[in-house]
Amino acid sequence: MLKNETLHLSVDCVVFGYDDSGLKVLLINQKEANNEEVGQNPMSQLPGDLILIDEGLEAAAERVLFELTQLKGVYLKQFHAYGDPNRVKQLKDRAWLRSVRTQPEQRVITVGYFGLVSLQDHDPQPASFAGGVEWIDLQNVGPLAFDHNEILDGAMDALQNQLESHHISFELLPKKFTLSQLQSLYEVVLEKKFDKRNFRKNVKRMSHVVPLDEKQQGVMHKPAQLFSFNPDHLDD
Amino acid sequence: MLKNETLHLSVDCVVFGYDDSGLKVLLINQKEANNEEVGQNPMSQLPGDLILIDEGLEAAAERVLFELTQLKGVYLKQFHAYGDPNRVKQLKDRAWLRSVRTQPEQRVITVGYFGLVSLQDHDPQPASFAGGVEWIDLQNVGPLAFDHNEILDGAMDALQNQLESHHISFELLPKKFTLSQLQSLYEVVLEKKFDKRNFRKNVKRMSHVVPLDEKQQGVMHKPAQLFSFNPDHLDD
DNA sequence: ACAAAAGTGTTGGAGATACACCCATGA
DNA sequence: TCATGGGTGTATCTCCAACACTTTTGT
Repeated sequence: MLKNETLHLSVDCVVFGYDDSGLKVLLINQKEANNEEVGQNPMSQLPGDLILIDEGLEAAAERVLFELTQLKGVYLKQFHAYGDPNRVKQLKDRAWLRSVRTQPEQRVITVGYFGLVSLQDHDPQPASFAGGVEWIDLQNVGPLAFDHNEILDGAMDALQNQLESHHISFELLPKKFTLSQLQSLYEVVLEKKFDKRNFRKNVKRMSHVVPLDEKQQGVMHKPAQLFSFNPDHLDD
Repeated sequence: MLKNETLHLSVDCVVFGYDDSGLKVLLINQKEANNEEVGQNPMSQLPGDLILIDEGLEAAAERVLFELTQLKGVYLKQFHAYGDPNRVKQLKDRAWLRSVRTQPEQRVITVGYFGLVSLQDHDPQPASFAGGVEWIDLQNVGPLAFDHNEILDGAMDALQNQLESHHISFELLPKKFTLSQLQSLYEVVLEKKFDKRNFRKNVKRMSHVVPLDEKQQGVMHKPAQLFSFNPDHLDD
């Protein structure tokens, strides 16, 4: 087995998208191998790539995400670095690496970022120019390339840990949202149910969730009050 | 300014040590530059070094910590990666880098680990063979090399966030400890005071803190009941 | 006897939990 | 008028905060 004297660094983005149908993650298909030897069934992976020599980590995450998915202005946060020496040396990943990397045997350490977007405010089918880019329901995520399942799990943990404390739920919701949408988001992310009345009591205490002079329209039931996030008063 | 086409990866360890006199951090002095050009006043830095080409990140942290400080078996946990392209390019750090690195202009990304040790169970003056290795009171930490002050702050945040939820306080205490020691630790790390009776009520609910059939000896006051950490029952 | 830290209960208030019915809209 | 999700209040309980005195040891 060939061994090289340098190592490479990449970033991988675990972008969570949310809408009323649930929590999804943005995956790309390894189609780019127009080579003789593609893996038997084309695998999916997280959007990620090597960082440039003069580029900050967060800047790299933003650039890579944009290049691969056309997404821009996404909330991104670093959560963990993955450096197992064999993380890109599994058999299943060889073919694709050879087709896309100049030094496919190189060790790669990756820094994981998780991202949050509202699927109602962003294009739910991000420009699929670079090969299939898809929002996959979290439950339907199959085996991914490299250690990307592990990275996805790490991102999910980070999201769960920070959802309540870091005022990030609003990154996953449209600018105007109902309290039921907010509650569903909490239930989906934290994987537990909340009582409607108690949940609303808590929200009322958050001064950064402000009611608008506006209601839902075109729904087959009592229209809900709309709210939005006001980043100005974050007293609590 | 010279630019090179590869980048390097290092690990830096923020090892917190605790005893009854407070919380300390392990720093090493940049003496190794037996060169003509040492920085005016020799700077301190966190123990850290480049990782080897075939080495996992955690393994690297363990190795580097041992090589630089002789500490072994320390609880270590990754908390953040630092990758600003200029983080090792400040003027203050040039001389030392030139004296110790073959490619001093190389960009270095570092992965931060925090470590926890009890100063009563470990040698409080770790073998200072590699140049000054010192436990410095957290309040007395001055300007460090590179971005190590920022890394230290990040480690402190991580420690504060995980102290209560991750059962790690015991890494900072001797195997047998009193409830007053445990309380002081919480107060020092979280930077707030606790009520003695309420604190003890909470500890009684933690089934993994078990009383021993043993008391303090040789103290000038009522000897305290000793406790230890039982990792077996972690029901809560 | 004194100094020094260990040890121990109760009360009041705040926040969490549990729970069921009426309302506004579109079809 | 019916189906659908929106919206609301109260009682209980658990958890947290505040608070002061007695005990054991060494000197």
